[in-house]
Amino acid sequence: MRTLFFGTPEFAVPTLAAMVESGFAPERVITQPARPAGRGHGLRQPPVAAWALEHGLTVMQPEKVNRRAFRAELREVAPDVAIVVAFGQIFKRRLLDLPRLGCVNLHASLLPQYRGAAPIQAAIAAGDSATGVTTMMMTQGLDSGPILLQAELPIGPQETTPELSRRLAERGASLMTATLRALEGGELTALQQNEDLVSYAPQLSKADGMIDWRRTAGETYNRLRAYTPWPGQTGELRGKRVKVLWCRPLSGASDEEPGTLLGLREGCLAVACGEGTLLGLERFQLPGKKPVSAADFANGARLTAGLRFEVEAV
RNA sequence: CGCGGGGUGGAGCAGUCCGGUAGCUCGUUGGGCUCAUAACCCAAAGGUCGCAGGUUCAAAUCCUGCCCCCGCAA
Repeated sequence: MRTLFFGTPEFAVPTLAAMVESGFAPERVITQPARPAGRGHGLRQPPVAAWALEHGLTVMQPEKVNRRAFRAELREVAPDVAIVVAFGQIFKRRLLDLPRLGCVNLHASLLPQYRGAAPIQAAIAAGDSATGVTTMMMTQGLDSGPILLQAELPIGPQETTPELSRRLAERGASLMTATLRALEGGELTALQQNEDLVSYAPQLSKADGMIDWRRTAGETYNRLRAYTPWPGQTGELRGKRVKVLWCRPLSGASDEEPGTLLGLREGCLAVACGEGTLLGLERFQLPGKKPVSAADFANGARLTAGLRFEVEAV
């Protein structure tokens, strides 16, 4: 089978690697152009480009994938199927129809749940105990195509997005090779998504990183796990930003206003949250500073009785 | 030459604008208290204020150069 591979970030690399190992090495690897990244400013190749180049694959990095000239180049390859994993651009109809069998996408959720850009974060933030990966035929809608194969994966109670993402990427890679084999053998049935069960996981924004202490400790804890490392969870104390790098719900209850600091307990700075719950902040980072423990933060911050975080950081 | 923040006893910070004997919380050491628990009281040790140069009677603080750390920029 002649394949194309579209992908960009770390999440897409295992699938590309699995394709190469299992005899579906793509004729072309298409990935986003190198962008400025890192401290100084230099251009940095996306992970897929770096991996593909190291392994001698032919890489294309078009600015826009829907352009006629680019399609013409692809058509010369006469692909049977295009595999798309976290590529970062929307495919228009003409591109979708270009490969003989169409385009297959790997999505990091159990569709039709969590269509969209941030399915992994959405599952953790919602406190789900399981999620999964799905392969599907791409259509014009956002992650709305018929489902080919799915695999479920449990979410650990303390698992964060980078950890879960790694596991889903690995599981997704094997699911994709299985999908390709089945597709090759013509033994695959595409199943329409149940529209009644659809939910969306929109692109995250900075606003998602702001702590609202009226939420329960569990909710903020789930959001922190989900939004690590970006946008994280940041509170506001005396007009200054305080990023919480790690926390955990504490047992016990409190009548205090949400956001009130209740002192050090079990190595954490306890804070009153919604519905009387308690959250223990374990690790902090102030702007321009290194990460510090709760005890170190408390020492430097000159905490006083009754001090509280702004209920809603801005 | 992408933007910005920071380097002050062992830890986390204040002081820097407006130069004038280095301060806070914690830790450490010694002593006291005995249950005030974010435990308390008394005392002590511990710092070339990132490095180099400059201005000045006097520099953590002002000027110049350099090193290291951190965050943001599709």
